[in-house]
Amino acid sequence: MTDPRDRYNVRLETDEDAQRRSAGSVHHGGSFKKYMEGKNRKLREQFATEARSGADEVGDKSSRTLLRGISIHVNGFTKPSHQELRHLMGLHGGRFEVYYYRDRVTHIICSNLPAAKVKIFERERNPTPVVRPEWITDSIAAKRILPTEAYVLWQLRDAPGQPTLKAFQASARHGAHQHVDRLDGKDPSHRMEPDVSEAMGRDGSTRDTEGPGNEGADDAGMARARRLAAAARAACDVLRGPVRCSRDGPEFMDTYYRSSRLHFIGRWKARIEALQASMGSAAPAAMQPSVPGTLESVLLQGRVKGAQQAGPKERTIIHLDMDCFFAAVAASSDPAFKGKPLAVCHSNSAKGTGEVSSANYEARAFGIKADMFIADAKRRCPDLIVMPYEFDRYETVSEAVYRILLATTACVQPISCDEAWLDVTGLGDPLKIAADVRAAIWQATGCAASAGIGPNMLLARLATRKAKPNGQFYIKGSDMEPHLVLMPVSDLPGVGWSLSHRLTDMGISTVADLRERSSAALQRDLGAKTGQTLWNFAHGRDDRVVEPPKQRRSVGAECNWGIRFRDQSEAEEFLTGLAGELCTRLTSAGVQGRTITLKLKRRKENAPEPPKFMGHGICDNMSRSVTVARFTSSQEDVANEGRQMLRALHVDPTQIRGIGLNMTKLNTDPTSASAKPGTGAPSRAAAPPPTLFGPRTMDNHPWGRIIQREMDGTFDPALGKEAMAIAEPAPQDNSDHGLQAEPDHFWLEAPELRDLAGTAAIPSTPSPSGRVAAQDPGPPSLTGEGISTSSHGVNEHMSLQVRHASPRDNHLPCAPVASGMGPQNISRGAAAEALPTYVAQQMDQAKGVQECPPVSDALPKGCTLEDLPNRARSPTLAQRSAIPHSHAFQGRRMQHGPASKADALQQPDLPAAARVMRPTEALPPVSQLDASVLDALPLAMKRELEHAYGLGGGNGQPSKRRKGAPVKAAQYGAATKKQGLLLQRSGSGFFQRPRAEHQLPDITIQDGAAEQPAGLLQGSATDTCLLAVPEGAGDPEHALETGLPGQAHSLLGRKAVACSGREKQVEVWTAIKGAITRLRQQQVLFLLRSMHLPASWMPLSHDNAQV
DNA sequence: ATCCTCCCCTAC
DNA sequence: TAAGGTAGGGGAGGAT
Ligand SMILES: Nc1ccn([C@H]2C[C@H](O)[C@@H](COP(=O)(O)OP(=O)(O)OP(=O)(O)O)O2)c(=O)n1
Ligand SMILES: [Mg+2]
Ligand SMILES: [Mg+2]
Repeated sequence: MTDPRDRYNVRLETDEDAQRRSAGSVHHGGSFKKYMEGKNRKLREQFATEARSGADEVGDKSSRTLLRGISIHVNGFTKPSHQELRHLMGLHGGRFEVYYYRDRVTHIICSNLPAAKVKIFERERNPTPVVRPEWITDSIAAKRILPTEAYVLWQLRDAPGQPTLKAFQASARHGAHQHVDRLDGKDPSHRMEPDVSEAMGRDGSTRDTEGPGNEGADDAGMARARRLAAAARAACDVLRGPVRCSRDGPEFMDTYYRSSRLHFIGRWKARIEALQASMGSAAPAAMQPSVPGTLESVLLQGRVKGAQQAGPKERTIIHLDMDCFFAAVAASSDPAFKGKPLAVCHSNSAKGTGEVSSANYEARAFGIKADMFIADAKRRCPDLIVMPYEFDRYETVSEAVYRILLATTACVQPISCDEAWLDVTGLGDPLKIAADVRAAIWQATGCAASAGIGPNMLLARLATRKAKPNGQFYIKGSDMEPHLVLMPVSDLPGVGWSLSHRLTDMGISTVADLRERSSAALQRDLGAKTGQTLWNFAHGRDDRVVEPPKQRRSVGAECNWGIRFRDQSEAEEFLTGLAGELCTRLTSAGVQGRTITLKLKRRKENAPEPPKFMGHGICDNMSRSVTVARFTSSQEDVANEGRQMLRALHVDPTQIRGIGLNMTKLNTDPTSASAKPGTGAPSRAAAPPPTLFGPRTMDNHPWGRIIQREMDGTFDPALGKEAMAIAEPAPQDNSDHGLQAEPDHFWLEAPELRDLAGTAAIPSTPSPSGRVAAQDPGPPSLTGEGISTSSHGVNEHMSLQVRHASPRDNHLPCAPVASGMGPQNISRGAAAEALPTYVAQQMDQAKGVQECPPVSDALPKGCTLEDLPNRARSPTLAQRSAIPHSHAFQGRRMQHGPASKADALQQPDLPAAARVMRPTEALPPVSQLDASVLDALPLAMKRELEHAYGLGGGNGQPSKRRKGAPVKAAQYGAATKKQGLLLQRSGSGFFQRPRAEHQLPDITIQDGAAEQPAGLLQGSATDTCLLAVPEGAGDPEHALETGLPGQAHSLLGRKAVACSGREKQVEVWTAIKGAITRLRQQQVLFLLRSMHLPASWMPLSHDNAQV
């Protein structure tokens, strides 16, 4: 206990997960138990049959009874495999139990046991011996049952109750490497890493390359590797039950979490961080530093303070990350895997939609990446070896890695199971430290680690990318420039899909581009923090410090796979189970909390069945939270609150595709106790109606109504124009009158409507249960739809809330609940005069299509409005009956902003293409616009279009800006986050980071178009493609749609370019693999042209070099 | 100003 | 078949 490192002897796994994975420990409900009994009986019968038929192989009769009385359960990945061991047991009269039952199993066979499981076995009063599989094979070879002592798993050698062996001392020093011996059958000392110090380049980089492998083409090697992989997968299959989705019963959740890789890595982080945090705070002063100090003392006295107070002391940071971690662990189990493309995935099917978790570098050469469907992976590399997950071994390796890191310095900040920061300032040559650490890791685990070194965390992180695979790289502060400048922004940490596209839209694609902007400009456009961080990173600066993780501030559990409910009761049942799961986690973390958040995924209306098996598909996300009066970690509390929120949302249970519970305001945070609910944004009850997915039709296109009205002749473009003209002066002071740019809705003061509005103050009062609940605002005072009750008290007058379809909810007939944004007032102003008529029309229309029942009808029996959580109450009438907005009306809005300044702010750094938008140009009729084309446009252009038509998600216009106050461009930036009517960047919209459901199949590039079946596209992903339609294939445009079944909506544009005879060539643009926003200049140009937009909107033709 | 809620985004 | 979790950062905007 004197060495602080001992405190890192942590259990890297939660008890829950260890138990989950330890089959015998899992508690099962009645129905599952029955199933298990039946299944066990079947397995035993099958086993007996196999044993009988295999008996011929064993000539010696005594051999056939050699293992009589011995009953093994095999845990985890072993060599020989489960199946082989099972076979051997059958041949020699032993028993093989697929599931672990203490009273039936005499020996647990295991090659490797993670710490948490060790703990479980240690806790058993009369533990079942845990021995390595060699005990079986050696016993058979010796034709007698050998003593188990020499085969006890090294982790358990000192455990009470396990067989002990004096002679074990001799091998004890090998103990730590024993599992490594097994990994490749070699003495670990033979596993020499190339001498990194000699391989170092001028810049300190090294790249350890394997000798030219003779594998790959090696058929025998490949055959063996495939066999091993098959055996490993089969070992897992044996344990698989028929439980696959929420309908299959309560055991689904356990099965799911036990198998989920993301759950594994997510929980690993929480666990190690919690342990570290507790160590950090509980460290007695007596813990004296070894080298260079306890983590706490280093952090408290040294670097943390130093970094903040003592000025810019030169630091040396190492970022270390295992190479293709899961894949490397898999490959380390046998030398046959070396040099062969390998991936870790549940599925091995050529059509499978299982996701690749990790692919080794050989596989990456084929373009295989994490998150890819296995079908994609196998198509790219038919010879891919697929290995199953081995979570226990990841634990073990991870633990070994962390031990090595902590032997180097206590100043280790965990990032994940395969990755950590080290502050090695003042510890000597960092290159040598990194090399030593990597060599030690290799030696101990048989897995390669790469290391990046730098003067701060950023540069160390970036260096790791250069170091991989199996190398190290030092980026010194003095020579960071060349590495940094040419880097795409997306390589910067924190810049993911969304931000990188926003940046691209701003004309920023490299770090060099980023450097051309001032910090202020970036902050203005991206938000204060994001902008500053990005600027810092672009200049190689990063003042983050290596430190132990802070206390966890939330604990959650969610499940977005396999969720299919038949009815509300099933949903609530599952939610209760989830509450149990959450509370187990809370309890094991020793915390309670006050705020419970329910998260739901609801299938988007029209969303197709997801391509991913049991996946959630394209969804609307929503969440509601309650803050309760006291801290809790009880399942009952959580389940109750969760259920009420679920009911308040009155979501069709059959449409639920994901569900989660989260606890915040934990009692570990002193501020939680005093936190009051009821302040802050008003909460909402009912969920917005589903938004639409799929090709736009007149009915479901956000502009459909307008288009329809145009056709009906009820849309008066002049109104829009006139409104614009009126608004042209763009008064700076629009906080009080005039039209507000407002994301979700407008308030209109209209005297003739004023009387219609009601109001209700809604005081928060504690409910008997201690929950802070809200009173029912009371029955609506009006039958008129679209009249909101409101507690909005800014203005003395009543207001009519006029809403346009929320960007997030761009359906037409029943406009949504406002999404987090309260009402704004607009009033007076010239436009108001023109409005009532129009508004009235809209109201009529709204009445006509009103479909939402009163919320009280939707409440379950016995559930009163008072029961609704978190001031969540009956949606206001307005919420249920929002009035569709007038686009003409809004046409003014966008023109209304600060005339030039805001324009500049709105379009601060956009490419010229996006900037050009002249209000004087006539807009083409909306009906001429092709929604699918619009959807394909770069964000900036889309934004412009939305502005031009007065649509969109509140882009660019601060709603409550005081006269003269600077417009915070972050608010403009935020526009990109809110879904415009066309702009569905986020919220599971099309412009979300494309996942499987957004992707098109690869298009084969082939010559000989005429021979291709109809609908086969030719060309590269983002180029125009030629579609050759053979005779009899019908209309090519139709063929395009049908040629890509279910994917037609991904077609961005198309145009017939040639017709000859029966053959028609069509240019098409397709969205493939996330290339949507990476359209080439020419394509964008063409898209714009095809939309019949004003010429000035297409400056790209004048400046093709721009993008 | 600061807190609160409801998101979205990112990383592993 | 297949197991698309988890936690924190951060922004917008309303309430206080
Ligand atoms: N989308 C992801 C990302 C990661 N992981 C798991 C598998 C990885 O092996 C492990 C570590 O993640 P890394 O990002 O470090 O990826 P790898 O270690 O596999 O590869 P690299 O060599 O790039 O670090 O986490 C996963 O299951 N799914
Ligand atoms: Mg890694
Ligand atoms: Mg990693």
